[in-house]
Amino acid sequence: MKNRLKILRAERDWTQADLADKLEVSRQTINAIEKGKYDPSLPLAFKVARLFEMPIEAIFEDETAVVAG
Amino acid sequence: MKNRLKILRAERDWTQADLADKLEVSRQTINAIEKGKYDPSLPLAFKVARLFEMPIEAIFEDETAVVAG
DNA sequence: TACGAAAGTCAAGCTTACTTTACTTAAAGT
DNA sequence: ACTTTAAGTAAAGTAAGCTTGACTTTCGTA
Repeated sequence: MKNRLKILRAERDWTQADLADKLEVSRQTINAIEKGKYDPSLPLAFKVARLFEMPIEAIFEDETAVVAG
Repeated sequence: MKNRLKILRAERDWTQADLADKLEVSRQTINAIEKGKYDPSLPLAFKVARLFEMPIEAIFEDETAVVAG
């Protein structure tokens, strides 16, 4: 799962620690998500979306294969 | 986190097992999510959204408090 | 009233998300 | 050179998401 956190952060001139504070998670969590080590939980993704005032899909991009109907 | 899975399922006349198959998760996982026992992971939420062809926010509703800027 | 299908639930186990603590690296200023 | 600030990384622990297997409950229908 790719994400635009680093870019959105840069646009606002926020550090990873700034973002972590606003989202109430650890700085390492932000770093890990930015570096693609793991995906955020759905609640955290919602929090991110609300903070940046855009839909989840505008921040996180899914890459998994499409399910056969 | 509330969700509309049960309703979306009913509209399509799918059982929990049907939905589980399409999403490639266990039937118990669908049941747990519908009953609010836990939230899906972000990748699973994306898969659900893609299956129902609607944004994540149209299926899952966040309830957590807004972060102080 | 017995049957079958769907839903609900529980326990044990594994993986992933997230924490704290701590150390290292990189960039920038003084 | 030294310091400071931000980013990167790692280990160990806890919590949350998900699995399998098995059992119970609910409900429509034969």
